[in-house]
Amino acid sequence: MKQLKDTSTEEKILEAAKEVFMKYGLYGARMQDIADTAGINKALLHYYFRNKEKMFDKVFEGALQKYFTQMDVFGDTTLPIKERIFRYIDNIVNFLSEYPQMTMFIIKEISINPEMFKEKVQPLKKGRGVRFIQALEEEISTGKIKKVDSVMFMINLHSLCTYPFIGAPLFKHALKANGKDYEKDFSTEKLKQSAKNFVELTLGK
Amino acid sequence: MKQLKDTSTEEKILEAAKEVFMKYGLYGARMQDIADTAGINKALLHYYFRNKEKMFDKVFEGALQKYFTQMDVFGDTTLPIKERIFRYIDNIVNFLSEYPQMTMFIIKEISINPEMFKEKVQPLKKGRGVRFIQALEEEISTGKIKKVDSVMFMINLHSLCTYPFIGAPLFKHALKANGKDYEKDFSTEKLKQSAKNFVELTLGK
DNA sequence: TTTGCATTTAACCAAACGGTTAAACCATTC
DNA sequence: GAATGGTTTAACCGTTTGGTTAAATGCAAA
Repeated sequence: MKQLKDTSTEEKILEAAKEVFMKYGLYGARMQDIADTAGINKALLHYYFRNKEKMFDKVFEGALQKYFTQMDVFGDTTLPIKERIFRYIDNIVNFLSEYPQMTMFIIKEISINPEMFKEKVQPLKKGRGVRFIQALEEEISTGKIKKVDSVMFMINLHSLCTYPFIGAPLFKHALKANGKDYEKDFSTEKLKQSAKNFVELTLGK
Repeated sequence: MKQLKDTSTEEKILEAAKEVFMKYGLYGARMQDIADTAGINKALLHYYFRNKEKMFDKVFEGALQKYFTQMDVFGDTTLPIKERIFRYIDNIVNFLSEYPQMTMFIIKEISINPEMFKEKVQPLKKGRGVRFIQALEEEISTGKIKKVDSVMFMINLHSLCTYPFIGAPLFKHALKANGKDYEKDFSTEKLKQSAKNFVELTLGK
């Protein structure tokens, strides 16, 4: 019962901290706001996580871990390259639709404090995009797919899969002004199909 | 000499305010930080812009105006649709590469305070994307281009043009881990070509 | 030179901020 | 039921925050 209550409070705080830090960033977030969101006394924040910076680190490291773990799954080497990319698309679109704010959170914070990247990402990152680009260039050299700019292809594919979630607030209003509805006219399945179509058309043969 | 000095100070403040607000957002920005960046006394901020909120409003409204003015240029109706889209791509990629932080700034702040959108965007926005999607659907109905999902096409094209700048901090590190170099292997011209190629392949015929 | 007025500054203020503490609480153990 | 020890709280502290003020500065007209 003891341990259960402990982790419960600690996780309530962590959940609230995620929410507030993701919305306002390290400098914009207020400890009182986190406490209110968690529905607990402010002093408990310091009881479980000494101070604001340490609490932020926990949240940010958790986000990095989750993000780079998911975004680096470029599985089964025995599959044909297109099938690998298709599964990669399914995987990251599912992930990004579940955590639409995470990408911006990470980008914002590392652009404010670039040293964090070296400290926290380099260790856990054996190389995002490495397997993707390498695999692509190998397939190009064997002539199985069209000669494409591997860097631009990787950037374009990530753009297609990522920005629809980041830019949702803009798209929602732009579409409404157009008699369209983001919730109705956009879907993750349509997006997956678009992205796969892009791959097919670009790598084609 | 009087008027010249006035506007000079006021613009120094506005420039500094843009920089700091874009980096930290409304809540994360510090008035002292803005004053230091502008190289002037903190009290001058209140002399020229009564308080933080009013100063932020000026900066944010300026950003909105610039953004939606540029992103809504979908010019010459007499040109063929593909040529119109190509020019649109040139236009927004040039703009986004010049102000790479602006998109995120706008998205972040309107997702924190959605009412601002209605207050500040609706008035100056006769309908972003309206002309784009409408023109597209007209061309589809006449059979001049392939039958595509106009909403998804618009989202995908904006993703291709926008995210490479937003995600630059991520791409830089991902590419470095890969023996590539963002500054060398990515360029706005390559991006324009990619986007136009996407249009060609998607709308084809 | 002096007057008048916009601009700039240092000093200051109350409120909000992150953080601490001592006491209260509460479930478990003896 | 008394003692133990982890958990929670209200009250508090020093600093930073946005904002104000009165005095100083500088410049142009009289």
